[in-house]
Parts: sequence; structure tokens; C-alpha cells
Amino acid sequence: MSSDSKSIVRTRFAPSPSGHLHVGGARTALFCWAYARQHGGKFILRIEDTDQKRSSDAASVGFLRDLKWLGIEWDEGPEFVDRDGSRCGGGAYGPYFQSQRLDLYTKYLQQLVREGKAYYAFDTAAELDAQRKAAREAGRNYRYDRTAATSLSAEQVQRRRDAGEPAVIRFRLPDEPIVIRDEILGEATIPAEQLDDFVICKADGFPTYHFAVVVDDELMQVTHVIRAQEHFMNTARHLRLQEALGFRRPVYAHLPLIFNPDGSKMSKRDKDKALRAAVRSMGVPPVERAGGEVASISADTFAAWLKDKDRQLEFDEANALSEALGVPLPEINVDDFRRSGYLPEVLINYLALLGWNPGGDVEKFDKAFLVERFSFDRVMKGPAKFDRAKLLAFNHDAIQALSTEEFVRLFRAHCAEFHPEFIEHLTPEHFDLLAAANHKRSKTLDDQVRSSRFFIDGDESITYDAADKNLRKVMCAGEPTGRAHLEALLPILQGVSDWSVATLEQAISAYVQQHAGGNLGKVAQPLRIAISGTTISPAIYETLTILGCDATLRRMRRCIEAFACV
RNA sequence: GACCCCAUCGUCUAGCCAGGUCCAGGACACCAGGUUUUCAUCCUGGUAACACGGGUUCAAAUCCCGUUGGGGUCGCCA
Repeated sequence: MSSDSKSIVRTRFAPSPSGHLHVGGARTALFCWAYARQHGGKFILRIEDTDQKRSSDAASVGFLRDLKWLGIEWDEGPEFVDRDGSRCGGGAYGPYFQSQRLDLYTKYLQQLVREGKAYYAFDTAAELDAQRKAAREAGRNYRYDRTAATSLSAEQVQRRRDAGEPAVIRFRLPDEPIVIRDEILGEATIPAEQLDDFVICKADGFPTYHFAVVVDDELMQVTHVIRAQEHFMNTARHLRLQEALGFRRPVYAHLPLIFNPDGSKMSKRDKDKALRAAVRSMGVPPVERAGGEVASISADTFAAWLKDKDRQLEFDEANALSEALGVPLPEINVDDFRRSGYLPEVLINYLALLGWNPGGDVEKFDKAFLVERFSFDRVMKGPAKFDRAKLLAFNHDAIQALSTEEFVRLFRAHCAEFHPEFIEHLTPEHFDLLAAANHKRSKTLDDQVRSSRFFIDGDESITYDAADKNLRKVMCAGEPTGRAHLEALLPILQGVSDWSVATLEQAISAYVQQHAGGNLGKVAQPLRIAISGTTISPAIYETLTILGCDATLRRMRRCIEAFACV
């Protein structure tokens, strides 16, 4: 620990293992990263996997990909190689998985026990639960009573441990109020009675979060702890532990929480909540509708899930059900937003703005700006609600600011990953034309995908609802009717030799001039219905070009038949 | 319940720390007109907030106290 290393800023993002990065975590990581960059320091990623109930295999750190996608790159931490070959991680202070640092923790744990600053305790979980419950029923605040544990002699402790009796190690908390200094929240004094002798080593030998954090932050020379506000009270514990171990005290900054618009915590469970609400509002149990199985979910699983609020469907199941019901899932994780076609720089911008702002009226900015201007004194103290409408508006602006070439490139990459069928079913030229035609009407990279399905579906799968009032009006009202226009257009389009935007425009606009009073809508709308079954499509010449001559004519004929217009 | 923190339009927020220039500014949403071959856009205009009550002061959104409201924490989770 050289003296010059003390002056360099080192921040860390320390999530527990997960396949997906939550937006709240993403923002924490972003601020940690920005602060380190601003000061020419290091941003460290550490995996807090001291809970053996959570696995730590490769899939469990799938969120690394999300971090990388956002452009938040870590200087030290788990090694990660992106698809483009760029890498992140490594470093001299590893390992960066806490589960691989057990010997380190044990050393400090023993030190505290030796010094009498910590002690073994043999209470069972059931006993503790009972005590908490009793305190609660008596209207008292529960505090762990250390007398039983600390009255044990060293020999007694040793004997019981040798006999294999499970034991935890608890920290003997000094009986003094604790002052927390926080860069965002200011100073707070926590009365000693609010804390008790917390567990620092579990019965399985793993340190608890509190202990591992304190040891690792010291050993990794972390200078600034930037984390969510839910950790604020924990800081008191960490401060005490640092004092007991003779460690340095990092600077603390606690970020406000992010909520749903309704004030509830943004959670993975929100997806299941949305699906359950949709299923209920539809009345008919989809299990029956789909013949006992919904979207590959067995009837039993489905019924159990529907009843139990705490139950969550698997990732694929939820997606399949969402697709089957036509109910969009709320985006919660970073990869949800990626799938929904948000640009990483937009998500970064919006997330940064949720709880921080540069002052004045500036709200659109990039990472470089954030690195330059970020400061703790402009971080909000209270929680913020996540407003998807505003995020969408930001994304819309960013998409519109893209050149068409750039949009086409991004849209192709998006489809390659999430909708490969568009690339498979269209020629490269037609795919590009579709992308370009959709650019101006896109708010995300994904929002035109659903409405573009008719381009790649077979002609027979286009259905015409002759009872639909709006469709009927377009097809059958007026003189000539839309249907009549289609019939008249049939031979004209059949005669178009080189089927392209230019030739179609020429042929159709000539027809419109002569037979529709120059009103393109009179002709374009029936055509849209014919080819898509709806009145919605990209610009009509591009649409027909992409679809091709044969399919266009076939659909027109089918449409003419479908609308009799008595 | 105890402890800690917070409080400006529906939402995110500027302004507050160094009180007057704020009958409070921006963005998103919403509403009304207009443009547009559909959808989506786009343009113009509009509605909308200093939680409440006391102080301090010539003057308070800005400072102080209280009330109310919101959030966090109270695990062998992190």
C-alpha cells in the first residue's frame, strides 16, 4: 500500500451474481464508473457471492454483457471478452469473486475473535426467530442479547465446535453512537441502540456481506463507496468494523432508489404481475383456451403460478406467454430494454438523469459529459420514479437523429439477434429498404417489427375482416369505392415492368391523378388493406416494392373477393 | 413500532446552500388547434407545483421549528 496509491480514486460496483443487470444497478455502476473516470481513477467490479444459495457459475454473471453493452467498462474485476474481442477486467487485487477469497476473510475473522472483538454464538435460526417474534409481540425492538454467548468459556466454545455444533461469529458492537458522513445525504448520527451484535461469519464458514465488503474494500484499496441508499444503515456497521480492524474509511455516497410509476419497487416480479393481471382481465383461463397448455407451460405450473403472487415464470416461459397473450412485459433489466430496441447511450442518459442532473435545463448528454460534470452534490436525496414514456421520447429523438444508414445498420443488427426471420425472408436490398422506410416511424429499434410481419408472412395468412367498420369504409364507401380502385389497379400494376419505388410511384400517381382526384389516400388505403389486412404500413410505394409484384397482386385479388361491398 | 433520510407541476427536475430579478423555468405526459397517403411524426398554443402550520426578516420556494406525507433500515440476503 504505497502512499501514492492512496491518492488515486478507486470505486467499485459490487453486485451479487445475476444473469441480468437491473436498471438500478446499472445506474449505480454508471455513477461509480463516471466518478472514477472523472478523477483518472479505477473502476472495480467485484462479485459478492458469499451466499451459497446463489450460484456463481458463468451464467450467473450474465449481467457483465449488459454492463459492457452500456459501455460501462471495468478496469479490474472478472475477465470478460466481448464478441468484438474487446476485453474487460483482470487486475492485481483479485480474485474478484468473494467466494474465492475465503482465506482472507478467515484471517481477519480470527483476528477479531482473538482480540475479543467478536465471539462465537450457537443460537439456532429458530431460536432467533422466536426471540424476534416475542419482542415484536411485546412491542419492543429486538436486539440480540449477547450474554449467553459471551458467558461461554473459550473451552466450552471449543468443545461445542469440535462436536460439530453449528456456530456463527458475531461482532461485539461498541456501545456508542455512530456518525455517518455521506457525500449525498450529509451527516447522520445513529444511536447505538439501533444496532446489535450482527453476524459476520455464517455457520457455513462464509463471511456475511458486511464483513466481506469491509475486508475487500480495504484490500482492494477502494476510496469511494457509491451504492444504493438501502445500504445507508449498513454503513454504520461497516464503519465499526473498519475501526475494529484498523482499516481506513472510504468516502461514502448513497444513491436514491428507483421506483415504478406507482411507487412500488421496480422488480423482476413486475413481469409476472403484468401477465397475471392480463390473464385475469381476459376472464377465460388461457389454459383451457389453448387446450391444457399455454405457451409450453404445463397446466399445473400455470395454475400454481396464477394463484401464487410470489411465484415467477422462467424467462422463456414469461416471454412465450407474453407473446401468446399479446401483452408486452414491462422492461426491468438492461437486457429487456435492449430487446425492446433502446439505444445504450439513451438508457445511460436517462438513467443518469434519474437522480442526478447537471443543473439548468440541460438533460440530453453523453457519457463524456457525465464524466466531466458528475458530482455528488447534484445527486437527489429522494427516490425517483422510472418514467418509460420519457425514456421512449428520448429514444425517439435519438433514433430520429441517426442517419438512415446508421439506423439501417442498427436495425439489421437488432433483427439479427432478435428477429432473424426478417433477414432470412427478405433480400438484403429489400431488408434495407424496409429498414429505411421504417426509420422515421420508429421510436425504438423494435417497435415496427410487429407491424412489419405481413412482409414476411405468407399471402394466405393475411386475413380480411370484412365486418370491421373502418376497413369496410375504406373498401366500400365513396365513388369509386376502394374496392373498385383495386380492381382498376390490378391490370396497371400487372403491367409495371421494373417493379420498384420509382416505377410504382409513376404508375400509381398517374392513376390517382386521373381517377382519384389526385388524392393518394383514396388508393393507398385500399392497397394497405389488401397487402396487410390493416390500414397501417410504411410509405405505400416502398411497401409494395418490398412485398414484390406477385404477392401484391395475389393479396389484391384475395382482398377484392373478401369485400363484397353489396 | 423504533431509528435514519427526504418533501417544487401527473412524472423527472431547475431555482434553495450565499433570502428579493420566481404571481416559479425546462423536459416527458396530458389537452386544444394545424400539417401529413395510413400509422408514427412534425408545428403552434394551453392546463398544471413551491405539502400544511408557525416563526425569523423590510422581503421566504429559498433560513428555523412543528405537523403531515413519502422512502430506507431493523436476516446466518446483498
